[in-house]
Amino acid sequence: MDFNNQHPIFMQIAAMIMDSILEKEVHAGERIQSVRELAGHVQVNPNTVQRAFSYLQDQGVIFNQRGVGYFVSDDAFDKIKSLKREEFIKEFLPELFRRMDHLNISIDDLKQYKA
Amino acid sequence: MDFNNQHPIFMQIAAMIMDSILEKEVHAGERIQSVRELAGHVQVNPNTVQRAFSYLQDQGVIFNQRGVGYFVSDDAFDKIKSLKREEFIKEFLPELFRRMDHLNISIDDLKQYKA
Amino acid sequence: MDFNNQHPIFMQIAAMIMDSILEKEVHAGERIQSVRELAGHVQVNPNTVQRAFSYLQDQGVIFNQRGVGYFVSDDAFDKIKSLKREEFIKEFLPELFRRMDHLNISIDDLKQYKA
Amino acid sequence: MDFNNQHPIFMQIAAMIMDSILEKEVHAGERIQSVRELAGHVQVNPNTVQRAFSYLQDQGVIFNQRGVGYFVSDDAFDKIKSLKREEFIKEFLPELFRRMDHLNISIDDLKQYKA
DNA sequence: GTGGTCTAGACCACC
DNA sequence: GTGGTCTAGACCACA
Repeated sequence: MDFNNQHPIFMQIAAMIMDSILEKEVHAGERIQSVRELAGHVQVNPNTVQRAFSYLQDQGVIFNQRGVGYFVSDDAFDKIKSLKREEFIKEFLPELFRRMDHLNISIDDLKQYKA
Repeated sequence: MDFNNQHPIFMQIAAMIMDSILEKEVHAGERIQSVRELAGHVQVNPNTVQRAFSYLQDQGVIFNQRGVGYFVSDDAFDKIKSLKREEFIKEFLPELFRRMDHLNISIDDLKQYKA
Repeated sequence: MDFNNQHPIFMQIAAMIMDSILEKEVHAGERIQSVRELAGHVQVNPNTVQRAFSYLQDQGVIFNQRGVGYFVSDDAFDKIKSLKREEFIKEFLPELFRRMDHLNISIDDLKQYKA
Repeated sequence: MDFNNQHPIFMQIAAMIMDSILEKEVHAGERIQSVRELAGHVQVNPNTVQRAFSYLQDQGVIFNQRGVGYFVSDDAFDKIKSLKREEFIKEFLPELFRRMDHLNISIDDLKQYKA
């Protein structure tokens, strides 16, 4: 976790979980780590992990079975993709184009910075 | 000012001043509005403007003449440009490329979103 | 705290913290008192302590872990030493030599004043 | 004048005048520049020069003849010397030794910094 | 008039 | 609980 980051830690954790689903490390229907396990793993307050899970549940990426744990939704993969796509286009791109205008950078200019 | 914004108001004010310098509305060596004047204009507390000015002074964009006011630095223009460029390249671009990789979007694909 | 001092209170607090690091009362990586705790101890407004912490964070002496508190940087000790050394050599010494010249005092003459 | 200096401008002006007396550019009994002349000279608000003159008058370095101007006191030279000496020993030296202790610098070490 | 500092008290996101 | 920001209002040195 990056504690000196503009992104809240709980969102960093949510992103981490979504990435592990995209990378097929966990599959639809599988149980994910418990709040406490994950909290111990990433050295974070359990409340923070809980908040990440709640967020993912709200987004329909995971679901909760009381007393058992959290599981990956069947359509988690597509949900995540469309979530990321929407956020990228609606929130990230406008900011990108705004900044590029200010700095007189064209889209083709970006290629030189691409690692 | 956008009071319901993730960016703090004092940073919005700082950005506003930097923009007015980039737009050549105020030039190097010129005095800018006093803390109290600007606070009245943008309807915020003088302390908030003060904080924006202190930030800009730390960045070398403006300087203070005691009892007189704040003035635009001689190299303010370049300072601002390099400040913005650095932030863009070091903080914004890595995030951009990370997201594009996840979404399988190429740099050329961006052109279709450009207004 | 000395409230009738030419140095602002928030700088006195910053100096106090740096001294406690130099004196090894707190070590690298350790958490320091919270804003509110310290404010209570030294009988000042929390905002004033906050300002001291922000200054020290800008200088890289301490860092923040969100929702948890402030911690001493790994290289705080060296940072403080070099901060003080630089200030001494660049701002204090020239003034010293200027005054000594005016008063016809040599460096060796200083020894007689040393307690 | 150095407007970005910890020393107040009126004290810088007072020091300037005292220096010109020490350098024998003006002699005891001679009239010095008027407030307005000097203010124009150093590009400063006349109030600021006035304040420097008042300070010097308080210290007995100059005296005022109403409607005519300010004149250098007969014992200005000695007054200035002892003023500077006293300030140096009572205010400057303790600070010097305090800082040198913190930085583990000895009096002999100073010689290497002497231009 | 100017900026610089401080207090008191509030609200917020986050852990 | 933590720090971060903001307001309101005050006092100060300085120009």
